[in-house]
Amino acid sequence: MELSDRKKKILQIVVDDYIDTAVPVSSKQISEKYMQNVSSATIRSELSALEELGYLTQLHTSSGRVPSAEAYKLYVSDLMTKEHLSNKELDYIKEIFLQKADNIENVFKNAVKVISELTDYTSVAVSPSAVGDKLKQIKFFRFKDDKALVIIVTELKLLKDNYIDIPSDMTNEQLDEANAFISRLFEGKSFTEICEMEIDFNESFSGYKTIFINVVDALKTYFTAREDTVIMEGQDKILRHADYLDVDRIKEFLSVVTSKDKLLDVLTEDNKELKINVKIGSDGYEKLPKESSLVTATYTANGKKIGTYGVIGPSRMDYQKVVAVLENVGRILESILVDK
Amino acid sequence: MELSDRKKKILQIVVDDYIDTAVPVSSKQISEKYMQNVSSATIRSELSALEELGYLTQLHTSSGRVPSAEAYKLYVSDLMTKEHLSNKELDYIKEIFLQKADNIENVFKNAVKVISELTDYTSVAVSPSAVGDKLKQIKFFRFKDDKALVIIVTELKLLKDNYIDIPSDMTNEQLDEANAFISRLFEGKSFTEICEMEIDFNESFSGYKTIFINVVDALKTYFTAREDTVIMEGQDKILRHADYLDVDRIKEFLSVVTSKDKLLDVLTEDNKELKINVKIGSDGYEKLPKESSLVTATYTANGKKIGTYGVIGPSRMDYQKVVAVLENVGRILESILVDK
DNA sequence: TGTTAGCACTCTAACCCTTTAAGTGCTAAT
DNA sequence: ATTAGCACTTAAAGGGTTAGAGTGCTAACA
Repeated sequence: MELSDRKKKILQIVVDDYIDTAVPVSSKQISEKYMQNVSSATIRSELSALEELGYLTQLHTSSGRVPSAEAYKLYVSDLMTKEHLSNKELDYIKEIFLQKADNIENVFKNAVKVISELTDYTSVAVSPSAVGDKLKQIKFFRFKDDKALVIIVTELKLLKDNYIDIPSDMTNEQLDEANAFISRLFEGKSFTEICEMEIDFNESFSGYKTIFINVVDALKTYFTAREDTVIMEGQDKILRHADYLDVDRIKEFLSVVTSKDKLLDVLTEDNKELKINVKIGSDGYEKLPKESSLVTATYTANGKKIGTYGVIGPSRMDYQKVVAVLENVGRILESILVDK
Repeated sequence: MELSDRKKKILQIVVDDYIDTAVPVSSKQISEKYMQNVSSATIRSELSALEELGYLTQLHTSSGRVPSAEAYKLYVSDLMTKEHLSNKELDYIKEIFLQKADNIENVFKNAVKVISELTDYTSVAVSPSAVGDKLKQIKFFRFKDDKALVIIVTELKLLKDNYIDIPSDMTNEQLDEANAFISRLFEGKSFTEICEMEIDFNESFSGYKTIFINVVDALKTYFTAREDTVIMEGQDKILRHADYLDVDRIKEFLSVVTSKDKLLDVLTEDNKELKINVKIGSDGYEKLPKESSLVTATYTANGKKIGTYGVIGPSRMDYQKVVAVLENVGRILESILVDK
């Protein structure tokens, strides 16, 4: 059911005011501060209707109205006015992103830092499992008699190095040959494809079998590492916000935020391909802390999901600022990651 | 001034009981639970004396006694009985340390994990600035036409890799020559020595000047990186303890724990070469959160400080368990780091 | 001289009661 | 459809009382 314009306006006012003041919004407030041409009684009946529709709640019978999870979602997708960042903020973003970022992980580290600083909320990012990512280049460097460094570069410009054991009687030429052999086999393939490959080690290549297994092992640890894929900054920022006044709420929040698994769980959930996605922890949705929101954006390239990044904080969050920051960071990410 | 045996015993009882129950300890408690042969009145006068000496405080006139920072320090160094870990705990330690640990940083990561799990407190470790550490091996690998990978190995087995730009018209032979040249110059030297070196680029080596500068740059970022040298686990563990019931205390705690700089500040302070060091945040010592303790051990090799590791938590901490865990981990670290 | 029983004193925490102020829902008039 | 008016609800703040725990002090005792 579509809301009347006036209902929309009133809902927007309630959300705006509540985000700003953290105080439940009363009919009197609205009529005096924002809608002088209408009496508080009228507002009252509208509020009552909005409550009926599930957009507003009351803490107790004689308190003002507070937005529901539904209201916040509608607010972000429909109601709120878009904010523009100041030049100072834009400059700050550029400055941070100028810092060295060899690989995608560092790029996301910068993103997370910027987002957390500018929004004052905890910021998280996740590079999705690289399983579908394709191998672009693989190179061995002999390091000791029996150790070689394997450098892996993938299509998504992810990069990882790993040490493998090699037979110490192998000559450098043989190592190069093995490198060439494995490159031919693996390059352009995804990890799952590589795992499924049936290699026929004919006589001339049989010496590479050990090395081959070691390389596949290295790839395995790399591709399946869920670890280290969550990047975060500003866990303590949560405490700056009046919404987390009691210890249990902080406890709940930190237990989610400090657990990589729980975070990955929420962050990698289907994102409906929306540009900006809002999830709200409430009685219906238990994965997030209660009364907490996760606002994320997803970065895709060639139709592939590359990463998700965003902020987690109180539901009563400055969505205008958050969305503005995420959009700007998204634009910068685009320019960086496409160039490379 | 030396305490009488009975005072020591009473002080130990107070600390033990308070750590266990979190309730201020009364004279009646002591005489009934621990010293049936003495009346509460006698205990009362002893407590009074211990308070006079600065070991005990009262929250208000009609409350029992609570240990002071001084009392905790004395408790750890003198009073407490040593605890032994269970076989299960010892096995757990061994299990974790079997995990792959290429470099000292990963070893410390394992240490921190074990400590946090077994003690249930936040655990931190810091690898001290590598400035005095000496270069053992340096090796270049050409990666692209104009990029080389530089692998640095130091005496303390620290290891780092870094990409540097090289002239694209350089042949592989020239790169190897440059590698040999720079190795001869740098190996066995500390970073400060390297920085002070005046290199005479005579004709035959003049082509290596750019590469030389790039390598020194790489070393610089490596050696001076204060970043990433703090390792931590279990920030949220603090919330499991009854001592952090109000939001301001949590705020204070997290603001220290989430700030690398603040942590480094306390962790790298002079440690008096004690095996186990206890620092307590109280009115006199502001670097730590109030009523919080930092218990650390230092690992040294060849007389050099290699790393500090320990736990941070409430002053009312289970020191027996913490010290036992730290000592055991210390022993394991020894065996691992010496072997390598 | 050290120890103990007895007792007055202090302080907190819990409980209850009252008052105040804010905000709502409903009704009847416009 | 809107509004003024009013009864009703509720949280929050303040005040007063009581119960209980623990101390410090004193005087008696071994």
